[in-house]
Amino acid sequence: MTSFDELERQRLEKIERARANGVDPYPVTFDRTATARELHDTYGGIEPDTDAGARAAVAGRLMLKRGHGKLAFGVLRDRTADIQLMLQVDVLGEEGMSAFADLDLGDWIGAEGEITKTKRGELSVRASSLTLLAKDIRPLPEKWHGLKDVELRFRQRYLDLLMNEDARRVAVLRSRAVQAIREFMIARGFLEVETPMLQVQPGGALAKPFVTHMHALDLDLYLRIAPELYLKRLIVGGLEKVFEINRNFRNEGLSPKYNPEFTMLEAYEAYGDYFTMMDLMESLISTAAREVLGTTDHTYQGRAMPLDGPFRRARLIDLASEAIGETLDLDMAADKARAIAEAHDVPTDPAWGSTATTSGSPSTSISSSRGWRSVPPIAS
RNA sequence: GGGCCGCUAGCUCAAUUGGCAGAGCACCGGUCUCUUAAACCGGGGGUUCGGGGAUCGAAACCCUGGCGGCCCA
Repeated sequence: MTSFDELERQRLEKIERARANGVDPYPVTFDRTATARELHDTYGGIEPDTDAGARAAVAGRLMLKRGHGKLAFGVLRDRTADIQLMLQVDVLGEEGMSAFADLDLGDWIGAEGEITKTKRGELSVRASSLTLLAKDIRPLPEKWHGLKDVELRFRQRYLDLLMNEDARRVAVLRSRAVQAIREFMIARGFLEVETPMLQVQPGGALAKPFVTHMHALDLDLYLRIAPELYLKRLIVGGLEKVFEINRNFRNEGLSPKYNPEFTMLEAYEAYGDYFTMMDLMESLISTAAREVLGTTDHTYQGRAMPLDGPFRRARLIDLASEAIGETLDLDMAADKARAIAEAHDVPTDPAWGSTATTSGSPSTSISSSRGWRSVPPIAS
């Protein structure tokens, strides 16, 4: 229960002591020969209380320490997994043991030694040498309860990542999902492009934009709320099939569930219609799921949500009709629609329905409207 | 924007009716050659979110400001 200042002072003193002893507490390089995952994959099967007959140099953050005097254990965490370190005075020497005892949880260290499995069956590296790679100054969150405070987890994402397994899992899955989507689009002949984020007029969506200023032109510019208008110009320019995976900025507030800067995929394809896009999306989702998860079986909030197609295709108005058990119609009287909305606690705007706006919307359902996809030739 | 809840040691959390601010982890000192959140003995460490008020006495009650969480919109 030492105060933060005290904890920090102790660790800064350790750094000074290391330097006084000729040890660089922040060396630049370390020759790692294996990751924790590689060791588990290669040597996980050896018998307890035996050596693998091979050596390894591992590097990572020290997450746990368990000292027993002339024997000690540590848990090293790298990007791939955790691996136990075994420290024996017979192997590491008195000086090495006290150097290990002097380490703090959170320090980055390297360890080199024989790969072995303990009597209790834990694959370990029996360290012949230890190297301090980066001294940690700030104490880690509690080792068992971890970091729970949502604000701290989101504002100091590095703490979330290093303490919480699930945070690491999500970070990796997100990266792989974006990669899978990108590869899918490219494989289907789409050209990946990047279009302006600084725009004179933010368009392509309805949202409050962020404003910034360009000194060279003494001009206020907006961070884009969508790439749509520029992507369409590329279609005009003849690129035919383009997509962009990138940030958009919407100045609508902030919460752990709403990021004002978010990544979006947007794609355009000449000579296609929204059925083309439905087909594309159906294929993209199932392909990316198989690529990232290895399956299209998926459960979301306790409900099975299979990610393989074909997905049901429906108009929004038909889904709304189903939900309330009453047939809605785009041509229905505004008063009637308003009454239905209010009966279901759906807020309405007095301006809605004030002018006759219904233009010939397709009354056929989506599943039966493939017919008007064919365009008659102007000459044959 | 609305409702509810919260803010106490680096982290996770206690504190009966308003009555000496505590525990575990972490850290420091010590014992320990097979641990798995190791265990055991000892130790230091606090602007109880800020400001104001009522009270002999406030982490707690009242007012006010700030920050956050959950739900709703």
